[in-house]
Amino acid sequence: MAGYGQFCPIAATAEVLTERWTPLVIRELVDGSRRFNDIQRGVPLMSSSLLTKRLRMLEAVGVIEHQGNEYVLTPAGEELRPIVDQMAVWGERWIRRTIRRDDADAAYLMWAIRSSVVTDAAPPGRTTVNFRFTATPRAKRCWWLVLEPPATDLCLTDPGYGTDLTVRSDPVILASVYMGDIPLAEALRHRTITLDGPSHLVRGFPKWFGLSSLIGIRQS
Amino acid sequence: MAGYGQFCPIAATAEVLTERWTPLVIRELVDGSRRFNDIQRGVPLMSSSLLTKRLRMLEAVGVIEHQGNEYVLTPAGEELRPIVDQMAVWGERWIRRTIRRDDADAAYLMWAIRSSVVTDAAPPGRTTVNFRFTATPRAKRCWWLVLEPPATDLCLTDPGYGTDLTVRSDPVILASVYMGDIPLAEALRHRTITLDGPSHLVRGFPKWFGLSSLIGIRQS
DNA sequence: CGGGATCCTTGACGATACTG
DNA sequence: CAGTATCGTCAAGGATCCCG
Repeated sequence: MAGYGQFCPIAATAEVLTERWTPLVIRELVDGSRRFNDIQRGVPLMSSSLLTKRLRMLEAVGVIEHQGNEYVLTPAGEELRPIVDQMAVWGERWIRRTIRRDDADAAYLMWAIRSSVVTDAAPPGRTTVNFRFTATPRAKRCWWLVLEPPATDLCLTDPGYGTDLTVRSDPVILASVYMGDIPLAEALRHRTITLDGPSHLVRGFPKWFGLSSLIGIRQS
Repeated sequence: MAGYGQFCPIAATAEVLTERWTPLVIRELVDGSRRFNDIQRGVPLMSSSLLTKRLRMLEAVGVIEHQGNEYVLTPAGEELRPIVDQMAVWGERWIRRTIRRDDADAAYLMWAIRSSVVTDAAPPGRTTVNFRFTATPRAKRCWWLVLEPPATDLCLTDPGYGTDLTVRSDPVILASVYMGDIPLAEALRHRTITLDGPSHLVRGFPKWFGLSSLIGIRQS
């Protein structure tokens, strides 16, 4: 790629920050992921070899440190947080459009949902929730979210506990709800999201299903 | 390039902002350039076809508007300023290293110098300053800066007014002075920058030769 | 789990020339 | 001045497989 030939610090930052996927990797680190696989679950469409390469690069420029099996932000990395935050604000205010099918990768959606579960509001004991997506490649169609407060686990294969609650939806719809573009109650009423299971679990779903923390940033 | 498959607003911003050269084009717009050639003088190593492409893209996503021969930031574009500013801060604090030869393109350096001239402190009347760089490709070795307060003009060919003052330096040295890494007085003392001309113009040089406005950002 | 190695494609980019 | 057109390259990154 080569550099920009400029001594300007904006160019220097751009050389670090604007390679493909890098801002999203930083987002994951800023959000607290430290393990390789956790980071990758936040960028499921990124190949592992490329993620490795980016992590090495970020280490080389001093944004992260690699200790054992963990990647931790250095002070320099921590100070990228304002930039990522500003990017979130700007995207939310100016780019956010109706979510397109291309932007609703089910793997990322499920990982985001998993990260936002309100464990305090989850049913006591263990609850296995099966998500089934329409209009989605077979490999990403069916997910299990295992709530066992305070833990939350996400699997692509049946964990074998049986299913307590089934959620069916188009990933575009569920993502729209997650991002606050469609009220959950409305989607349930229109049955674009359907819940199957005991009524106390159906009623409890909206309580623990957390929305994106970026909602509400728009009005600044 | 294709997108990231994510509905996250950070990803949306990244799709706009992290293509090659884009942050620097935004910088030029934020700094006030509106004409194609002015913008390009701030990114001299970018081909005009690519600049056109980027401007079209920025127009398409609503960051700029194209009116006649001018490109102006929309409100959305104006709000990119905090991001660019943060990038400058971060680069200045964490990446800034000794300026390398690869980062000292003479065309960008001269354009930056031109933009920072303190016209109030320039000599009255017209002063033609000839910059001559060592260790630089022939085509970028020799520049003329015409001070005629309040205007400042930069040429690659002799404007034909005769030369009042000649500045000789390595572009790496001059860039280091511009960025505040080397005091100008020191460079003059060591004769890594030399000035030839009437003594009142030699003495006046440090007055109108402005340094980067990004200096001082580091201590925050 | 945390990668490394390889292959292969494609489209982004650079270079150059030309136009109204 | 403000681009357009064409062409060639080359390397980024996607895909796949493998390994300790």
